[in-house]
Amino acid sequence: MDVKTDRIALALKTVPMFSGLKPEEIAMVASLGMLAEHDGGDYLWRAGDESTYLTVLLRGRVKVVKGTPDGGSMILEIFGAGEPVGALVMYNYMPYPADALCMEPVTLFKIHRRDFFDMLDHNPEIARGLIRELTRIVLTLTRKMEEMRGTRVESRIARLFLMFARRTGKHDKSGTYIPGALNRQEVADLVGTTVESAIRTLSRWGRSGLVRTDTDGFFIPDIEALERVAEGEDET
Amino acid sequence: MDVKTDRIALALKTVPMFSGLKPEEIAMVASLGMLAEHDGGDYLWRAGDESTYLTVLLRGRVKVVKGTPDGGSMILEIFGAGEPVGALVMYNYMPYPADALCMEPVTLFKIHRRDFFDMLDHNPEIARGLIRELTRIVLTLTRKMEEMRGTRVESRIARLFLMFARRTGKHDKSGTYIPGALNRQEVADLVGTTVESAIRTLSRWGRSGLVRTDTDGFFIPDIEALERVAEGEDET
DNA sequence: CGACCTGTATGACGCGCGTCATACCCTCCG
DNA sequence: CGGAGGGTATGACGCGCGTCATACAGGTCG
Repeated sequence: MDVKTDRIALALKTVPMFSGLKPEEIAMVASLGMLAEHDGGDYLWRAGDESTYLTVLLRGRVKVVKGTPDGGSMILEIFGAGEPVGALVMYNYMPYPADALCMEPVTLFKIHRRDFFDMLDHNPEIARGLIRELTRIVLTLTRKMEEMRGTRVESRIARLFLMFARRTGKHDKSGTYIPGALNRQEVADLVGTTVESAIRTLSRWGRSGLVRTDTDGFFIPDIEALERVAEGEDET
Repeated sequence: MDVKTDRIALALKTVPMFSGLKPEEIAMVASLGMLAEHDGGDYLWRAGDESTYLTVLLRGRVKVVKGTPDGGSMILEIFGAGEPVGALVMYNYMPYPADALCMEPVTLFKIHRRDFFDMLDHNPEIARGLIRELTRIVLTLTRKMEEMRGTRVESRIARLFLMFARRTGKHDKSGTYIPGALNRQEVADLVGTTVESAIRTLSRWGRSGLVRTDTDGFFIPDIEALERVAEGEDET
């Protein structure tokens, strides 16, 4: 097995979807696909494009963005390392309904869907990995639906940050650090509000110390205080 | 094969998840599980219960309800004939996070998860059916997330009815009929608002003729007018 | 260096909607 | 038959938030 496939195989080991595979199975997957690098600001695909590859992120973040009828946009999801992007659309032979935009430099693994379906047919463990991944997605979306339901902007933003804290947060005695910059428009698009409302909320939180915006992430000194805001209790 | 299993097999043919199976595979599934009948108002399970069965609805509607911190409730989903209920929770060996409540008399098929997983391991076509079902759920939830995002109550209610029209609506020249009664509290819980707001909206729509509430369903004379309301345009 | 663009931030204003109160109708049960 | 409970409906009120306008800072490009 050559060096390139070695590198891909090493990276794929950390991807939950493939984590149940034996080393020789991983090597087989690695030999069928390829790595790709993209810059921040690049589009992986635009809405309407044909979904011919399964794409798994190895490094960096990608946001899936859809336009709204009033000319604004919403962010449907932000994907990180280890996660497939646009997988559902590919399984169903649909064109992509939204754009996929790199938020920073990105490395990804991609395999043609024909090859992927072949593997799926011949390897029940990959089917299991797929089912695990799909159930994880459904549970995440269900929780998000609950959190989005009819609540105030600041509760929704608090829940967004709590979700990031769970997923990628680094915790120590001084608080929780969430790596990864987001501008105010991205926060607004994630929770479905205006940039002005997002700015007012985050500015107020910055002044009170509830959530501090840094250059490449956010810091939460007291995550329980944020939890109270998420539940609709006043910030004190 | 006895008469009971015949009846189950006949019913299972219409379930999308099993639709790709051969008759003898369907018979095998039917022989492993059982039918059950419940009255309206019955709980299939309560939050916290162990999820030991895969449950597929053959007749009637079930709503999955979760309490909110302020003592209210939200309806996460309403399931109908042909749909599995609580399947995701079962796959992940989790206790149910929400209650399942029969909205009317219900007939269902249930199979122990041990038997289900055995079948899954030995039958790739069932794995494919499961993957199709999961992708359908994810796409539905994604669309719902988009629709719920930061909009006015009447737009959200309009989208709810459009979704029902797509799923179960009967269309003819006079308009669209949506079978299945929902009270105002259920409409409010589905879209995340208060019962007063739901009442005001549906009363106004009743007076203007946009959506008429009947004894056991709803009637929409002009579905395009409702689509305009869903997009946030004024009702005219 | 100036113009332009993007992003952060604030102010003022109007309105949709939640909250609380109240009324009425229908069904069920003792 | 009367009381209780659930559901539909309306009124009044306050406020969170979207909209529009404006200001400022920093980076990029000609």
